[in-house]
Amino acid sequence: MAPLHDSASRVDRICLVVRRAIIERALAPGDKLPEDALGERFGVSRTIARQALGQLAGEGLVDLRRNRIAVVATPTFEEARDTFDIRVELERLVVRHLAGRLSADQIAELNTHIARQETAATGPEAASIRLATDFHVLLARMTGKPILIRYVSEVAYRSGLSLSAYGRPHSPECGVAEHRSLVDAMVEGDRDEAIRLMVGHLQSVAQRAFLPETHARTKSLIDVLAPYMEG
Amino acid sequence: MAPLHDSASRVDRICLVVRRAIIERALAPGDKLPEDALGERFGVSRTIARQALGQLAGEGLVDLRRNRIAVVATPTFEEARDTFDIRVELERLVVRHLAGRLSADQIAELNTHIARQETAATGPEAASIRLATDFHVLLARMTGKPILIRYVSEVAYRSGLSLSAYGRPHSPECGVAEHRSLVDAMVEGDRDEAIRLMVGHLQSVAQRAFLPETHARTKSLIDVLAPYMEG
DNA sequence: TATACATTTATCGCATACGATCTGTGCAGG
DNA sequence: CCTGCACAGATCGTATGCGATAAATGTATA
Repeated sequence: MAPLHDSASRVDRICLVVRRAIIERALAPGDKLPEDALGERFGVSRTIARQALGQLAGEGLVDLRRNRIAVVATPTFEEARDTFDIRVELERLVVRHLAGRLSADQIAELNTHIARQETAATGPEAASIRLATDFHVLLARMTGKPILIRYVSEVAYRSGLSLSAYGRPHSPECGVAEHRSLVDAMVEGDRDEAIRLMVGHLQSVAQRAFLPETHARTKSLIDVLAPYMEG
Repeated sequence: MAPLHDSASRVDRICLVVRRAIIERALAPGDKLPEDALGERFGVSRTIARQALGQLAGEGLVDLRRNRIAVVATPTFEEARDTFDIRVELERLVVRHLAGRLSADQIAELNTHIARQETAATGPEAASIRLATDFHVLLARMTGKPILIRYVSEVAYRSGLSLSAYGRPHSPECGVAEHRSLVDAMVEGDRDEAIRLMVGHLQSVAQRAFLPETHARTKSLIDVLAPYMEG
């Protein structure tokens, strides 16, 4: 009787929550994720927490080192750049497949999402960031291609983590306007233009985040504290 | 003192072996992988075997269904096609990055690999298939980009699985000749030509495998046995 | 003979327990 | 006062056990 395990096992629930916490920047790179604490927090044993951490590590969101507490991954600057390179190619595939083939329902769903994004733009930062990421995942889902969905989601989350490490405070990054014009182009069936917009969109996100030398969290604690040590 | 766990934990060792068995077609799609059996085979407990299966499932090589024995994944025909589409884009990135930048050591390593492949072409099928896949993984590794390496490896193994499901018996698929001319173009620094060769190579592999309607292993046991039941 | 049902057996899901390893703190020595 | 070692606490790695679930087998009935 007791649904001891909701169909989508508890492992997935933990992964979901942690992933979301990471892209919303509630968890920052380097933050610790002890198995005991996680398990207790979710009312499960270490076994389950451990599995979740393993899965997240597979997605590159968590670093697992032997006999050490798991931590939120800290992508290197190069990894962040590479992730975006891959992301561009994958999302190009998404747009190539969707342009001119969106059903009425899908168009409606996209518009709804964008509307929510606009609303959230004035609200708390977390929701805004999450919706921006979800837009890309939503697009991927619409291809109906499981493998593409998985990879796009993964690089999207990884990108969020990279932005958390190196990006600026999130000026409505992933501008809603760019999302809207992208959808418009896809609805029009202008495939080349849609691809161009998507690539441009992603590159501008990456550039806004990476070009200015905000190698912020790469610095060691000493470097961070240096400015305060002159008093 | 006893190195109870070789640095690369036993989980990884199991994954390695199973992956290899899959691309070498010693394990076919649908083959069962019970936790007990795996664990006993490797001298570890179910816990470890279970973790390995989880990881392999994450890579798409294994299907995991609740309370059911894990099985080698059976990609659908569409998934197989999609995998190749993604693979083309990823390996295009690899070539784009490597063309004209290969070190002498790397060139030597590639030539050595190709030589081994030529030798193996006359030997058992398994070794030939494995080396063909490893060539692509080797290229990816040379980029030094961890994320690219991971994704290329994954789609390469997945492709191997797809070929196992839908491909023909493996006429030196992934022709060694194509590998060699690809390396030549990269050494020459002719980036566009190298990319063209890689894309062509992958597409020809996919075509040789998928175009002819050899939906072989999709048939049920009954269908497979039908031809023998007329005696 | 074929179908539906009950029983058995194999296998998984998860928690727990014990041993191993690391991290940090206090104490002794330089 | 600083450095190095030793001990204690925290955390992880793995095996094992018990309950739950599904597949496999056998049996009764139409």
